[in-house]
Amino acid sequence: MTEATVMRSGRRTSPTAQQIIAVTARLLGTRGIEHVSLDEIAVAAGVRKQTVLYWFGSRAALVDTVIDVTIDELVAEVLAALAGGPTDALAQVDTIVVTVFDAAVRRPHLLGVLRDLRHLPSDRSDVVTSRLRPLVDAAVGVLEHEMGQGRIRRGDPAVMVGLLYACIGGIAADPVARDVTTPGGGIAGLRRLRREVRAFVRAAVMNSAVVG
Amino acid sequence: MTEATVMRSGRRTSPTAQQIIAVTARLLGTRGIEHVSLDEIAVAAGVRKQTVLYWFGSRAALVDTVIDVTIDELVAEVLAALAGGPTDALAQVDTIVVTVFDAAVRRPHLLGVLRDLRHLPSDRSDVVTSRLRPLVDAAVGVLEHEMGQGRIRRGDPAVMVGLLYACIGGIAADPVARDVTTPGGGIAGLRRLRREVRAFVRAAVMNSAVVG
DNA sequence: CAGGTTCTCTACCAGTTGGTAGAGAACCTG
DNA sequence: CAGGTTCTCTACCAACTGGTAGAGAACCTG
Repeated sequence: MTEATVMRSGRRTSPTAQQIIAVTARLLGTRGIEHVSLDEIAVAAGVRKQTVLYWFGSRAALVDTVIDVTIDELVAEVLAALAGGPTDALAQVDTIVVTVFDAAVRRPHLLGVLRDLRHLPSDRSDVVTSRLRPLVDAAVGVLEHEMGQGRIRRGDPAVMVGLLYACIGGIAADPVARDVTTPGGGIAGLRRLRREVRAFVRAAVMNSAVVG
Repeated sequence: MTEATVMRSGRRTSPTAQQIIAVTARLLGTRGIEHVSLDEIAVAAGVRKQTVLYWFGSRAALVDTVIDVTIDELVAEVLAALAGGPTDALAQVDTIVVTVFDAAVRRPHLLGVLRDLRHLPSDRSDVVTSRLRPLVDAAVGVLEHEMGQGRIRRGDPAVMVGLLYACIGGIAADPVARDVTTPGGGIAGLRRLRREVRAFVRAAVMNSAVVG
């Protein structure tokens, strides 16, 4: 054995395999899971098609790996931000918004992969759900606790988490929603957009009363 | 000329062509725009592949037509609901939520086509935006007016419209979001989900003050 | 040096795709 | 009947897909 090591998941890996995964994640996330061929992946990774197949056996296996890795990356990022930030509920919701929003803007493939799962040939929704579980559980926990304290509007916390994901991911990664909202674009537009999303989400989950 | 007529758009059409469009819309919206072949479309429409090409010339042209028709259908439905409902702002927002949500659940292909545009080979985002324009303008108008009256939270109305679309479409049409929120499913689950979405959106756009 | 690991090379395969070609057959209308 | 419209039929095509086969070459390690 020279460079190859064994990942926690039990998969064999190597710098080359890691490079292939990274390149594939970017390609699949931006262009669509089913719109990138093995040859394209190989060229983009600076490697032959046979090398890709050598490491992953088949295109489907590579895609599965990329999905797993991508979701884990996103989950880890958000959990880290939550752990490092304030413990106040509204602030934590805000942390989630900002983290996911920035991830969607700076590394679009992260949410791109997630949003592409609806057309996955093999049904991997259960796997995806289970990998997202720690993040969902953490978010639900925060919401439930703060509902008890009266700071967060009462409701189904799981649905709220889903709506938060739909809001942030949709507005940041959906071309229809983005064209409607920010025809100009640019950094200034993104900052304004992020501010609007934070206000929207804050209002949506906050416990409040009508004015006027 | 026997059955063929000319549509407002200038396209020639016929019962067969209409049937092909309807069948294709359902297939593309549920299975993914790029995951359905001409042969499948032909079989599903009870027609030969050559007949499809006879009417639309190419697969791309058929897809373009289907996208246009689908968006127009959704826009018309929401505008009709708005026109027939109450004029109160919160009630109108609620009307939009219910109409889009029900459309997403009962005829998933409507939002499915819209959500699939991110991987369209040809860039038709400008066409899509222009077709959505009347609906967006109407919604923005309502929000702006009610912001002036103080009933709706102040903010960028266009972004609000985008967020509303992202929320409703995301939660109703995204498998990840739906799995997270309604593991069980079923009609009862859907009713509860719809109620939560209405409350979420209402809180998000309502002008309000913190309690407690 | 031996042997395993990693990767490239050339060549090939069967299946599927969108699209073409051209003839023929119903059918309606003028 | 003539002629256009609508649709089917058989047959074919080039391009691309994921995947296989097998040999060879670097490279490191024991």
